[in-house]
Amino acid sequence: MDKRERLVAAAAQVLYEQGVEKTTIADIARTAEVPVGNVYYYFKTKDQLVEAAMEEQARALRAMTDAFETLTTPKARLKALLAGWAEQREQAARFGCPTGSMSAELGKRDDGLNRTAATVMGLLVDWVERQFTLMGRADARELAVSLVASYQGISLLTNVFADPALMAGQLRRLQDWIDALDGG
Amino acid sequence: MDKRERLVAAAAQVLYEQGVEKTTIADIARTAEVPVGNVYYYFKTKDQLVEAAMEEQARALRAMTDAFETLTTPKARLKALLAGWAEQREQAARFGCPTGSMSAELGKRDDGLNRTAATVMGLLVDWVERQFTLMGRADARELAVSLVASYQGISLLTNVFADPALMAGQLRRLQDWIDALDGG
DNA sequence: GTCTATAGTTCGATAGAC
DNA sequence: GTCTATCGAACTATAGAC
Repeated sequence: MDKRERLVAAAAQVLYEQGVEKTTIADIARTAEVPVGNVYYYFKTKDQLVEAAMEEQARALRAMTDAFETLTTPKARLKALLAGWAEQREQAARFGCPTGSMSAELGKRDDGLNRTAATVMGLLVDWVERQFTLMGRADARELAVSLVASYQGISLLTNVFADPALMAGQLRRLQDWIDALDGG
Repeated sequence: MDKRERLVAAAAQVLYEQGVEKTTIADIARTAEVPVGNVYYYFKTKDQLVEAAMEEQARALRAMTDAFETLTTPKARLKALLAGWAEQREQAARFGCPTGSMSAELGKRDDGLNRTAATVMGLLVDWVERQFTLMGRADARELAVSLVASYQGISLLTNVFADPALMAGQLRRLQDWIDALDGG
């Protein structure tokens, strides 16, 4: 892995775990095992590192949803998404949802980074909406927003109360909700 | 309003609007119209100002739920809560939920401030749980976590997509959900 | 109690040797 | 391309006059 990749991976990890504003260039450089001054050869500003970290999240998100495409029904794909989130509940208890917690900080800005956060979050909502559409639901967009919002909210509560069982319990409710829905 | 109160009010506003880490003591002092150095007569550290801001949120939250106590049924009280959130949708589109967005930052810390965030969020969940219990629901805690998580998640999405209509639409869904529940 | 001035630190970013 | 050294700005916090 070359230095640029190491920097992006370190940025994605540390910005998520510590928060965007709290994290310094030196934190990222240390994690990537790259000398501090060398960072600026690859990224002109800290904001460019934040943007690269969000794009890394977008890639990870696409990789996950792509893997679900092998499943035959949209209902099975949605349930696989929930199962994946359940597996990350320990991490959520410590740091929240990667996309959600970074978006919470970036959403307050009015530079380009809030747009980047909206794009990544939009990828998730759009994919979920597509599954509901395939299920023949006319209210697919509303259902998708509801599902993603529920996950984001329970990620926040799981983090604030530092209790992974909270995530597990609420995801079971969402599984039941999906099961009870009409359509494929 | 004396200087201490002005500082707490300014802290609650600016820390919410800009985020905890991004906000400086000077930002708070300027908003409170108090000279920078004078802040430290009332608060020894920035963290103490953050804690005071969270306690101010707790007071506001208690004032709101106390006002709902005049309503005769728990169902009416929950619907009043949702209606209050709907009125704040423009603010949510700009900065998210006050308690939620500050808790998202504080949840990653391991000093006492994450406990403070958990306490404030706990006040809300506990009050909602009490309403569901009065409705005779055995799963009152789960329902309360679900409702608060939905609100927190939709606050995040409303902020990220800068779209107050998102909040309005999802709160309508929650109103319908409450209406359809068994019990008072 | 109030305020100015500034100490002491840390940060983002750059210059320039290699 | 890589790295050290460091600049200038911004921050938290304190010292001390009034």
